[in-house]
Amino acid sequence: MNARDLQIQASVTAEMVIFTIRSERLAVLLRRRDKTPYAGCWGLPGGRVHADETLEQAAVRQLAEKTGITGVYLEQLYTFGDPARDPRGRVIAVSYYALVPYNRLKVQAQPSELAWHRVDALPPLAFDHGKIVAMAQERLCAKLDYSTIALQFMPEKFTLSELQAVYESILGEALDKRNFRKRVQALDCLEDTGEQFRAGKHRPAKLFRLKTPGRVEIIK
Amino acid sequence: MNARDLQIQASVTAEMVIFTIRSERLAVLLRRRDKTPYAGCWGLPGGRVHADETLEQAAVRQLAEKTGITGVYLEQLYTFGDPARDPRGRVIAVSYYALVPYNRLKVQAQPSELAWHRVDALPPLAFDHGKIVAMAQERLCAKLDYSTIALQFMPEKFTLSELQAVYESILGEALDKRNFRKRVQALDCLEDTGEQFRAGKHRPAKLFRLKTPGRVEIIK
DNA sequence: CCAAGTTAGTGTCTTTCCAACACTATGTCA
DNA sequence: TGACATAGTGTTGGAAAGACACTAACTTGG
Repeated sequence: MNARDLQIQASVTAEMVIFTIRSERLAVLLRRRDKTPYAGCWGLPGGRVHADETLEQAAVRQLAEKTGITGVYLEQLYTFGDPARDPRGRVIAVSYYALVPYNRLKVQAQPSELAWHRVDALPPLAFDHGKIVAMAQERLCAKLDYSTIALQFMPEKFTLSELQAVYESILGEALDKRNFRKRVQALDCLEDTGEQFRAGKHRPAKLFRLKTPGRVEIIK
Repeated sequence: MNARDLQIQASVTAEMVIFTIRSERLAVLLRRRDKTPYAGCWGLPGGRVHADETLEQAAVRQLAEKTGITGVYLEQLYTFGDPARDPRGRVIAVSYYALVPYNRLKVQAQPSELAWHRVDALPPLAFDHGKIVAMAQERLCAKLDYSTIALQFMPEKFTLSELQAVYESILGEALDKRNFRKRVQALDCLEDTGEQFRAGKHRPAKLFRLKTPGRVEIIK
């Protein structure tokens, strides 16, 4: 056996961990598999990388094809390449995670093989996808502390209470309202739209928007 | 053209960014290429992933084969897969970075195609290796702030002044001696060996060692 | 043997950042 | 118009971080 025999020609896939906030919970989009292996099991949306595209382009394409969503935050997470992770052969999974604003959930209207699942109550997942989701959640939590990544979950206009609810959903703990607002103001990322949001029988809230919508800043 | 034609069977390589501290400077190990493309050019050590090994095993093997170094800190960095990054075909580069204590530089005795280069004075590198090194350096700098990763550069026994010099090398700025020592003590990662280190005509310094040598803690 | 030179090692004070905490404002609805 | 619900706002105390200068211990040379 010469060295050549040991080298691999592998399939390369982009696997997408697509997060959003639904009903005040962090949720991830899963697809029910119709083919073996793991037929009937839930797994991450994803698919093979094409010959003429970059890894990031493949990720963007997967996101668009599977969900119709474009223009959202996307970041490479990690690459999984255990020889035994797919029984069909050597498959290198380059994982990405995406953050989808919670008013853009057109996905619900899609075929029923796609569904949102709360990350704190996931079914068993195909392949090593459980590990991938866990790592994505860890990364997301860590980034809350030192970046403005959470703003990528927000729709175009939103209230500060809504934003606080998003932070609380991801962190899984309640935050002090005044301290939260102080910190957010200090970021200098939001601007008052001048509009108000009326919900229920109480004082309406100011609506804010991002000064630079796509931008994620590193803070502290 | 059907979908099959668009799918790739790619080569997968592990590319190693191997850092150390030499002469108070952050340095990276490069290999001079003898084959086309980029013959004669400096590039990262690395090579193809074998069929029966995980990505991490491939990285560990590359490190051992190229440098003889084992048992050092190693972490996956990022995966580069631009279709044009290698003129010979589609090559997916899974990059890792490693931290080598600065007394373990047996590498110098190795064939001359391997050499340490200061990261602040790199030659032009083959492929996209310049981008890979830049990203590794960025990651390393970031981790200095919120982990004990810098301790992985230290030999078994070392003085606090040596440790401070390592931090200063990586950050590229001088630190206050008293504040530095205060912070290090607070980490509670070091223990006094009871031994002293005599260098030059001045007061000898205490030698410390890591309480848990391999461990990298997340702090703050 | 002692004076000069060199690095090791140590504490305080000030400033800044973070956490705890409660009330008023503005709307709806009965 | 009073009850109710969420929006919005400042102050204070404690902890952590940053600025800052001197003494300790050893070597070497006169």
